[in-house]
Amino acid sequence: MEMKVFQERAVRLLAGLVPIEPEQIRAALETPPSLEMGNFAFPCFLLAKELKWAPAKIATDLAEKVGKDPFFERVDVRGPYLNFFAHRGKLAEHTVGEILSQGGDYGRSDQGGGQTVVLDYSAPNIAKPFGVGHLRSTIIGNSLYRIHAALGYQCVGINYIGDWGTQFGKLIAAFRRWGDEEKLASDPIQHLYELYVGFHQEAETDPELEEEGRAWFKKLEEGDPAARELWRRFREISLAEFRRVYALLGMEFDYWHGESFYNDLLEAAIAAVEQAGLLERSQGALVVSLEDEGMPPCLLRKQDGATLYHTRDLAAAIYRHETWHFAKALYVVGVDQTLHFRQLFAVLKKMGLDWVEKCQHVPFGMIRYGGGKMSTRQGRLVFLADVLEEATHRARQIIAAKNPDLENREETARQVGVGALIFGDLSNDRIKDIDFDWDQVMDFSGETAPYIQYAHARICSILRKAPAEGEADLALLQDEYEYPLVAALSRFPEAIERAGDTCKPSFVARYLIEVAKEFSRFYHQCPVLAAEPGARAARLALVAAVRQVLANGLYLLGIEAPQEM
RNA sequence: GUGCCCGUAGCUCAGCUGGAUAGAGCGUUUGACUACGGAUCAAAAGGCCGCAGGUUCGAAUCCUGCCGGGCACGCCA
Repeated sequence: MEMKVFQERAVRLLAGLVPIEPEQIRAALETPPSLEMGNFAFPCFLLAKELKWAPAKIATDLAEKVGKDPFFERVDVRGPYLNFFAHRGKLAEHTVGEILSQGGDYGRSDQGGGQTVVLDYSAPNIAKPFGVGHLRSTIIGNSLYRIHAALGYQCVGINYIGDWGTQFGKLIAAFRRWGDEEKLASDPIQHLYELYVGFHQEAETDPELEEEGRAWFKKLEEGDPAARELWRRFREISLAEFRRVYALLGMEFDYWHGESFYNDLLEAAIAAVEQAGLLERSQGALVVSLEDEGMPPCLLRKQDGATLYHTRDLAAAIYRHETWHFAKALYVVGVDQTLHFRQLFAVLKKMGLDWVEKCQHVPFGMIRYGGGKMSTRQGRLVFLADVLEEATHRARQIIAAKNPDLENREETARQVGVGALIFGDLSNDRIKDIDFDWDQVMDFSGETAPYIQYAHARICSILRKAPAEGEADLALLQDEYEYPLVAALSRFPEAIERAGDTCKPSFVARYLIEVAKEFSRFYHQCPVLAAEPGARAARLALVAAVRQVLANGLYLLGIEAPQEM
């Protein structure tokens, strides 16, 4: 919170001079478009009405009254703004000193106070291949997990695997018709994929097939041994593949509670809805009417008695609350399911469960491909495993060309390739749709993870050549390349806080680009190892601090920071 | 049809919850050190912020209406 120290100082200085509360002053402080206009500014428009003075005049007046303060080099007036310039030497000492002493903890806070956040993310569907669509939920959720943990929350990460539902009835029906044991053994994922696509193709001309699928799911729910056995096998096969993909991504979960995990809780959940007097029979199905909320009803039991997605989500929400008493429950799920969650939360609210206020859908845009939505059924999708392999391959090629003697080449290629992929997703607002584009995924220059990783690796290279120095005078870090870098480093905690408050990792991603960019400018202009002794020691400390922030930040995104690449 | 989301440089996107001259990257053009990694750096060109109203001292940002695109809308998840 380095910059905050200076902001608090400014709030205190202003508090006695203006007719508004310190809280309002704090909220009014803003960051100018350029560092040349100060580290932060107080706009005087707010006071114009009350004081009946022109904003610019108020600013001039305040500047005089504030006078000199050891925390600030100066306080300038620029039009209606009062611009605060932190004392450069002090800021450098505080910021760099704190980063180096806190290390991996720099940026952390105790905002969460140990409260629990439950995150539901990834949730690949076992009946389908792991496509790049699920990648979004996985990497956004993973990053939000780490960001909340850094903010002092106790996090619970749940992979709500799609391992139950009518789709399994369909898969079973398809396997019984066209299944091939040999193929299932040799290339299981491909075979399941073919069965899934084949089923939906056939179903278009053969309506009985849908009926057959539903019937098999009903049997599955009733515990039919044959159905259960096939389901178990399909599930095992898919989970093995998922585990392989997660290992490549470097991601883990606290719980693998798939939809089937909540099977035993479904009846109790439906009973609770009934007890609340909400359950109605409609066209043979059991529903909760949400007409008063302007939404279609929430279906909890089909005509044939089988349960639905909503039923399982309802049971899961109740279970999670009873188990963890969360302060927040985040559902990192695509924007196409917005209505689903609005309905789910509305039902929970009608049941009088006021903790529903702590539940939040964290939506993200769709990935489209070839001019349309990615669709498993139509066979228009990109396999995640292929994308991971291609990105790694690209990194491998670049390494071969630029750094052929590198040890750990394969591991580094994976870190860089996967990092590029993750960053490409996290660097933009999650709500935006993404057009999947191979060229874009394979671009490792400009605002990308490799750009940040490269800055990190260069610093590591410098530090390897310079054994630990003694005390450095950090206050020396004031020139036109050093200082903007220091100022950028001081804003790391704010970036994390904003990312957490909005559930948008993109704020951390954007921030890291800024730091890496400032570093690259500095690196190009300022010698470190060849600098004269005083500057050398200070710059070594500075780049070590930059390295730390880049590493901490990349970690929050789920991206690794190799020492060489 | 109804509801929600998106629309900013040729392309992909930022824009700090209403503030200062609208910023990056890619692509294009031109340049860069016998220092520490050229996956880099510097510079140029490129804009009725979809359109029209409104609120405000002040709007890319908030409100309304259009236009364009996306998503969703009872027995899938």
